[in-house]
Amino acid sequence: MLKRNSKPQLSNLQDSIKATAWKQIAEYGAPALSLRAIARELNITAPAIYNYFADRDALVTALIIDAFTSFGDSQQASLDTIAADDHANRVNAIGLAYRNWAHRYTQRYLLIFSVPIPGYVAPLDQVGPSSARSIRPLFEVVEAIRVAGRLNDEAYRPIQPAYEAAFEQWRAYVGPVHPLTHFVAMTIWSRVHGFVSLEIHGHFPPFGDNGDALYLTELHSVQRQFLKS
Amino acid sequence: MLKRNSKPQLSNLQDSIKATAWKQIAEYGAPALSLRAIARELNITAPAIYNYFADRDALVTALIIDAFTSFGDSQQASLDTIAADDHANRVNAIGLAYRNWAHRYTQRYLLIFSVPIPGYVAPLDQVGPSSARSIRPLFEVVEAIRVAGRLNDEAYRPIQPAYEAAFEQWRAYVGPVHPLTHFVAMTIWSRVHGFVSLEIHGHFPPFGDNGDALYLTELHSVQRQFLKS
DNA sequence: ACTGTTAATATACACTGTTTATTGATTCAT
DNA sequence: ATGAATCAATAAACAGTGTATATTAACAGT
Repeated sequence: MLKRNSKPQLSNLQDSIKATAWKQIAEYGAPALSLRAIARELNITAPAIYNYFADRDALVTALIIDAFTSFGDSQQASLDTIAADDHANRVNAIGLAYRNWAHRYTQRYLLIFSVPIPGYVAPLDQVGPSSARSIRPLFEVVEAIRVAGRLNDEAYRPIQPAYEAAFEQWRAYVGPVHPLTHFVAMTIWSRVHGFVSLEIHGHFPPFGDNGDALYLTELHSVQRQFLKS
Repeated sequence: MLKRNSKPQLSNLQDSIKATAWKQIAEYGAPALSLRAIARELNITAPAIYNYFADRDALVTALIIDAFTSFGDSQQASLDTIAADDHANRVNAIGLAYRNWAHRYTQRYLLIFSVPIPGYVAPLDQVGPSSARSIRPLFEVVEAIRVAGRLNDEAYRPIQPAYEAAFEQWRAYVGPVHPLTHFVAMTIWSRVHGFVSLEIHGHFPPFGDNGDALYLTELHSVQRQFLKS
């Protein structure tokens, strides 16, 4: 009468493993992740983990998928309070959310956008979907601008013919996207990522409290170039 | 009469260690670097390495400094054939050199711009100088544009007062730089790095042979925004 | 020729991911 | 209700890692 569920601690343990993995990652960084250390903290033997994850890489993959989900949720949520036709502020909001999430969950950010573990390469077939989903909000912001007829195609027009083909295969992951939208979204992502990546990795000076200002300047440059009135 | 130098194989071994380290990094990636594997390949015992490097992190630091040097050399060399007043082509050349170097020496790139080794954090006091030297060519390109009176300060003017202070402490590493130059150079670096970083980490579609075109478009956007005639 | 230095070794410790065989408890079918 | 089957967890072991210690061996300088 005490325990009724058939496998109560099974999925519990799976989640507990991931939870303590996140805990240790947050504390010591992703590459220091150790199955034995996780087991120790859970009062478990290390091989027991192999009942829930094929090997350490599989655990890392699961963590990466979780990180992408967390990232995608934060991207999506940033748009909730902005009017659908307030394109400039949507770009600002989703851009700021990118940087804020990276600073708040630095280790998740590094897990996704750095090389997290010795010899690990993310299996695209598993990580692809959650990865694609996480950048979809940005694509939708840009697509809405394009549909509203306010997307500047000046920069893309000259090279569009050559790149429609290159984007084609990528759409298997991101879904059907207009090439111009694809180009602009990629450019925005690239600029936003460049700033945040250099910042997170310590290649930029520490901006302190008003670190937003410089970043917002870059977001404004994006709007000046791609958002026509 | 055979050996005259006092410590002939000392620096030889130091270089050999780094050389085989690079060899293994190029083959298996930076995080798989193993002192024992290096020793094995050199027909040496692992502890012998400790005579040349305090520990594995010290070896990694040395490799990072070498990587920065290689990177800085490539940045500098890209400008050799471009006329000093051909500012547009200088931006193009140094930007393309950035991407080409990253593709040619991917592991060196990751060593610098990713989190290479479990628990490793680059000691700024050692890495700083070579790091600063490696981006100096970009700063000089931008500074030349500013001195020629062709640097557009529109984006920076509103936030300059707030950021002169933040840049101040950074100049201990990069040397004396005009704030506007600093801002524009950082922005260019950020954009260039964002593109290449996402590309190298596999978050961008593979662009194939004409991968330059999309990247050149981004370089042209930079010129349109910051290089006034 | 002796001494001091120092590079290299051998050995050992504590850690890692992973495999194997074994235990023990739970569930299912008869 | 009892026997069979399943499966999570363990114990033990293997191969690998970085690193500390003590020891050997070769060299340089006086």
